[in-house]
Amino acid sequence: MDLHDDHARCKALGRVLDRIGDKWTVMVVGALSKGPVRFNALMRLIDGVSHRMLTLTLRGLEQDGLVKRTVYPTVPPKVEYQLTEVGRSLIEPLSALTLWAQTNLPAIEAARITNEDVESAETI
Amino acid sequence: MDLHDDHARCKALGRVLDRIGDKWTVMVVGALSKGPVRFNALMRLIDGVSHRMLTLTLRGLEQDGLVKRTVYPTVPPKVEYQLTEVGRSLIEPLSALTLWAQTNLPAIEAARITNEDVESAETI
DNA sequence: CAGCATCCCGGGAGATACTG
DNA sequence: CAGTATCTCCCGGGATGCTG
Repeated sequence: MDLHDDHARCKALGRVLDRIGDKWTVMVVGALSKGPVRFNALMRLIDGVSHRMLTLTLRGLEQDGLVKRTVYPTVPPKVEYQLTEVGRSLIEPLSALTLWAQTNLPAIEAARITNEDVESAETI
Repeated sequence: MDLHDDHARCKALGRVLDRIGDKWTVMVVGALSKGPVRFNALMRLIDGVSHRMLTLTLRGLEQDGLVKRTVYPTVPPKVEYQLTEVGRSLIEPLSALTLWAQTNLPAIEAARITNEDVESAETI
């Protein structure tokens, strides 16, 4: 397939990356890929996320119909998050990217460091 | 495949999204997927990108070894950009995501609008 | 336990103008 | 044609503290 071929394709991809390209969204999707998870459990699962950002990320995903929020009116309150059908369907393409990431990240980070060195050597 | 399974996978994916999740990178990769393209041609291909941001994006991709920069010492100068082997390998997983985007974007944007409406209705 | 409101900072990104 | 430099604005996102 050819990304350049169809401009509409790039646009669609752009929109999706605007959506999932933020700092936490994919982590949340990953954490929910097993099944429903409660709010605080998510916080523990996703290393480094703040209370606030987890809330915002979940709200966004919920609004876009990728995540379903279920409230159990108990005391204390219990809220579960789970992927919707659409949300689950995202796992597969994301997995392809993850595989690529695992394969190529070492080369990329090596290149980055090498070129940084070249750069600073030039500036001397 | 299961994203949650392996924490390292999520990390790798996170790094990659930090890299390609910005506003212009995927557009550039898409525009270069056909073959070498000159700087100004890229600007015309990628709608809305500024001179500056295109430069920065290309520098980033070059530094990470995803793009190769070739200068022809002519007058006026001619500079071509092309994907490296690693860069080209990114097209495939990106295509999977693009396909997903085309398929699911309508549903997502519909859900977004619906939920916006619900939201504002609740605030009345 | 879950979630919202407020404050605040750094960096992403546009506009513009200058150079080889 | 290709690239750099500066100035500026805006908002993503962290910290913190309050409610039901």
